[in-house]
Amino acid sequence: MNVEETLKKAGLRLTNTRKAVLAAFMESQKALSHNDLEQKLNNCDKVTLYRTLSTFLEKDLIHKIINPDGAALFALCKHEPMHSLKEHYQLHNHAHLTCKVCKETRCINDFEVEIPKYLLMNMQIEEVSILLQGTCSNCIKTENRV
Amino acid sequence: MNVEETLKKAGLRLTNTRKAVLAAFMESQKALSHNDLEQKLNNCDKVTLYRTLSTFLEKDLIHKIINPDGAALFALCKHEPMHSLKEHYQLHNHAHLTCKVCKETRCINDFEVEIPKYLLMNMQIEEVSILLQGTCSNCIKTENRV
DNA sequence: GTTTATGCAAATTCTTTGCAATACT
DNA sequence: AGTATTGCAAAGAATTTGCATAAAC
Repeated sequence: MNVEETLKKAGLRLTNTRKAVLAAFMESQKALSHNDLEQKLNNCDKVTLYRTLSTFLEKDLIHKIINPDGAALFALCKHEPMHSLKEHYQLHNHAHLTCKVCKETRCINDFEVEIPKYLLMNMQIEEVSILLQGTCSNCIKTENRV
Repeated sequence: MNVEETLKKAGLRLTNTRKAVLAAFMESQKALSHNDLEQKLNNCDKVTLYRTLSTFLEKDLIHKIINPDGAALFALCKHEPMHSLKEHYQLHNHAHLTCKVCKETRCINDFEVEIPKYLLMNMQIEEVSILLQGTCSNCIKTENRV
């Protein structure tokens, strides 16, 4: 699905900023910060960008990832069905990896977390967010080459 | 170990603010924000509090938890030994639960995350942070009672 | 033509820095 | 006495709000 179709489907007007921001996400393999976007789309107003991001969050076009340092990153939603904990005792959610070498954060799909049974008996868990830190496959290859 | 012993062991001078902040953490079951602390210790300077927290982080007395909304929380370190991924293919780390009802965040010790083997072959994972959101045991009990 | 989004200025909030006065050992 | 910490003021960064202009439908 392309940029314009996606915006229409979300019930949003097709403005230049929205088209540019959505395109940036579609082209990017990594999660983008407000700052990353500001640089990609030069001449874009900071405030408009804040508002665009919050609109996209509302419409569920993107999701927000909070880095271990507290910075906000954004990436496209893949709309994988979210399995209910009660049914599976296992949460099928996606995690993110922040690479300490290249500093990029990417979504890792299909990461399953098993919740210990005794926890489930005590509390009701609705969401799990997992943030991995380490070295991504690209950087491991590059380091070996040097 | 009490407040004064802990501070001395960390090589820190015993000042009023440090004693009060450390005591607040020792008395609290939940993770505290900068704001929570400011209210607990009234008449405490904001800046001193920032510096105290960052000193405690350096000395590994407390750890920092980033909430799903990006806010920073702090809690005492329990100093559990951290198992290496390479040895176990399983990361023994502690997670945090933020309760949507009472808004409190607590440490959950002994939460094990199993990392899928194919991920371990591609990337080197050094740290895992897990944030659960849901309803804590206290609030489940309270809701049933009403 | 009506509604919605943008862009600028300004306000707010969060955090850091500099430095003289104070407290700790 | 000598060094580290505090408290204030002020700077800097990140985010939000208000409102008139401009763009989308």
